[in-house]
Amino acid sequence: MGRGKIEIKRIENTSNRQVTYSKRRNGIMKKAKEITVLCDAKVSLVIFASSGKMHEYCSPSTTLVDILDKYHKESGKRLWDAKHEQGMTMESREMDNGYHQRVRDYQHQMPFAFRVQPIQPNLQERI
Amino acid sequence: MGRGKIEIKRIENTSNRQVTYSKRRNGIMKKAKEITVLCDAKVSLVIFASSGKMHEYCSPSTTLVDILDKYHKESGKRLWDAKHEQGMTMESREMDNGYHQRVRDYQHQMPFAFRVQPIQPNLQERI
DNA sequence: AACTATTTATAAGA
DNA sequence: TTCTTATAAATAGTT
Repeated sequence: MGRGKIEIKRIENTSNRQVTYSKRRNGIMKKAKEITVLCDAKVSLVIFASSGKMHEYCSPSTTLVDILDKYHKESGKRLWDAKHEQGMTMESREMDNGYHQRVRDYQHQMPFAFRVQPIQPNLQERI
Repeated sequence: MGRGKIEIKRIENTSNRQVTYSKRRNGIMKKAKEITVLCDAKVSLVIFASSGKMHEYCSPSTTLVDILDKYHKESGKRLWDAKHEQGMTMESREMDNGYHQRVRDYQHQMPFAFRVQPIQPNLQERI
């Protein structure tokens, strides 16, 4: 959309890339707002520039947390667990003495809300 | 963009709203993919139709979990805590015997990755 | 699900 | 970098 057609591939020139990023970020944010209003949709949009700078849009009728909660229910993907696994560093893995494995064993029997805690807080005493 | 200009307000006709939703959802997804490639950006886009049906896009170079991790670092918003609070049901509150309060007391001293577990697994023995 | 007149987004230039 | 404008792309209404 512009003076010339472009190929969809990485813009190598840093300055051009930043300008395009800024323009298109505005565009996509506008689209997110529009679909929210027109179609009564709930949107969560998080964008990171290659510089690391973040921009966010979330429909005013909801929150990111609510979106993620719905996301979990729809997709079945366990974000919190995944977060925990991915977030574990070497140090924390070394500290893990089986506690989490036990928790995981119980997880599929438990409602989502319980995933981050053992259903019996003193469970580890039996390890 | 079409045969006529429209106002950005809720489309009352359900059928029209669904058609517009579908078209615009495709459009915004395409834009998300394009900015990812052109600008080397990382995007997470989650949309729920008013019907409750979800659609998602996440840049191939990342994951939703990673985006949320970055989100936390950038915004300072503690999604996991918020989620946890929101997700707690009456039953789980009744079962909560102070374990979580102790965990929370340690959280601000701990890196994000540790938030969902006590840094000392046997901490509760001292409660 | 296609079509197309029109609006909108935006690439390149000033 | 902000503004302009020619052109590509998205899409509203139609078929």
